[in-house]
Amino acid sequence: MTTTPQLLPMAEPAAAMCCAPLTREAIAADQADLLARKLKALADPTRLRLVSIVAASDGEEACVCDLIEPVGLSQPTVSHHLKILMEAGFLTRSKRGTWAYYRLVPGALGELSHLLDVTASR
Amino acid sequence: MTTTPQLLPMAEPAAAMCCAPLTREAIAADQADLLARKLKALADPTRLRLVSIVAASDGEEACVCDLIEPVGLSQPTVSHHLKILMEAGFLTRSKRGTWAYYRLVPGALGELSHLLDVTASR
DNA sequence: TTCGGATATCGATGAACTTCGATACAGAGT
DNA sequence: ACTCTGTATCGAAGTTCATCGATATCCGAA
Repeated sequence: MTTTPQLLPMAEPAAAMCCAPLTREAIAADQADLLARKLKALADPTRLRLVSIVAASDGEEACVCDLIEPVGLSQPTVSHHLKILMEAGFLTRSKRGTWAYYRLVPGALGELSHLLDVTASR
Repeated sequence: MTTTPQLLPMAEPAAAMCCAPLTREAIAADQADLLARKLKALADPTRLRLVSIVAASDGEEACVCDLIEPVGLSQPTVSHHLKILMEAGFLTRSKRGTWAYYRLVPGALGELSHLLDVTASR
């Protein structure tokens, strides 16, 4: 169980939520489910700050040790939030030595942004 | 108490979250709080569908009676979700007769979309 | 004024979430 | 092999949340 290839519980990121922004027509229930899961992963002050700090970090990556102090929470809690952000498809992890470096998934935030955009639909 | 001018518990919509997208620099704790509250209001399948249905409705407005059957939940639950969306600044309500019509707040989704946009910051 | 229909609020219940301390695990150095 | 350090997982505690039935409120019609 140490090198599990990361089965993301959220299906493929770009499949079911590819194109239709929120406001053109009523979205289906399963699309709403998928989008809500992504939004829920982001709808937490701590996780927003983690994403923000990672994105603004030098090299656009940060290890857990760099994130604990800025958010002011315990290390297990920070790891927990990072896991949620990974499972939602916003972050990736790469271990180098004992350190775990997190970085943004390139298109993830932009895709979400596009789905919420009203102007794209009228 | 029938015509309360709607004191939104979230402060002014465009004040503290006006400009800086998530990924240019680390956001402050209070900005993260504000953004998380908005995202949390949207991070529910039912509420996403409500917003979507309202936006896609004829005249871009819908009354509660039109929303109950599509989402398949009880009337109190639908009213509860609509209230949350109103308090978060995504919907407005106007009563005409016994009916309550909800419609989108023009810039609300777009502002959120802009904040999440990565491309705007690099 | 009384009735009926549309909507909002209340109180309760069960599930999900955030957080922590304790602990397990993995890699690097001695 | 042993230890130290960085990180992940586990179990528990407290809080928040979604949902419902029952009820209150509001408004138009008779």
